[in-house]
Amino acid sequence: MSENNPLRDVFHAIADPTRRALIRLLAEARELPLHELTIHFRTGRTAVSKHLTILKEAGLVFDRKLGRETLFRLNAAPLREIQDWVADYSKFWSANLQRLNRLIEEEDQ
Amino acid sequence: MSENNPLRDVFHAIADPTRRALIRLLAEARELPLHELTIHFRTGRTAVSKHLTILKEAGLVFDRKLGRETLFRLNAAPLREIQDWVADYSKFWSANLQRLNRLIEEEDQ
DNA sequence: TTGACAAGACACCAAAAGGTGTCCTATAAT
DNA sequence: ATTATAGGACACCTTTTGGTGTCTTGTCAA
Repeated sequence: MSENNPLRDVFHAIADPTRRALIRLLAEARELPLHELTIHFRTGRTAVSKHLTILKEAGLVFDRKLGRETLFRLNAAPLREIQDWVADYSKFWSANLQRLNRLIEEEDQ
Repeated sequence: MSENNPLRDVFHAIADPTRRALIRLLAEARELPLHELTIHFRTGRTAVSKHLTILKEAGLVFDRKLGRETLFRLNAAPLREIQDWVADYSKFWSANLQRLNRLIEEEDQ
């Protein structure tokens, strides 16, 4: 795991519920040390740390050392990729098209 | 519409690149049989079928049998959950709000 | 200065994910 | 009637994932 890794897939990074919870916590608190993030989960420190590493590799989190703590901060920018991707499909659930789809389905049967 | 399955996590369903490619193909073609979807991948039929099962369990795909074929159709509606989720964080990358955040941060100190 | 705390680095483990090949049963085509 | 095709159902394999516990090194505090 070197620094200039090809960034991890953001879709993969947000697939895990624990990691989404971490994103939520960091969005609300701006900056938090590992031990404080860990409180919110049933899993141990090591597991939470691993999740944060994955978020870091996806560019979703920055970290810096302050004394004996490691502080984590959210960087939401990579989530734009998700938004762009899902926006391409938003036309498929617009009310009008859903009615149309239902008609097509009825015709098929 | 009669799935009594506990629905799979949509975030997990779209985490895999192959499954996203399947969604893309189905969005473009409305309805496709398994063997035709399989052409577009290097993996075998069984693997593609498994991916479609996961998409089905997430509610992202409907299927119906027609003759000896199984036709698959996209149902994009569950993607709304993704859109809603990511929308919550869009404020973090909007240019204006980033400036605002910086101001707030400066005021905090 | 001595103890308590934060967290990185490992080694390790069970389960899930993604893939394969084979067999079997419908359905279509010749 | 016979053959080819579509795909479900398995059994099986390897890698990844999410988790653990332990050891060690810094850093803060009494």
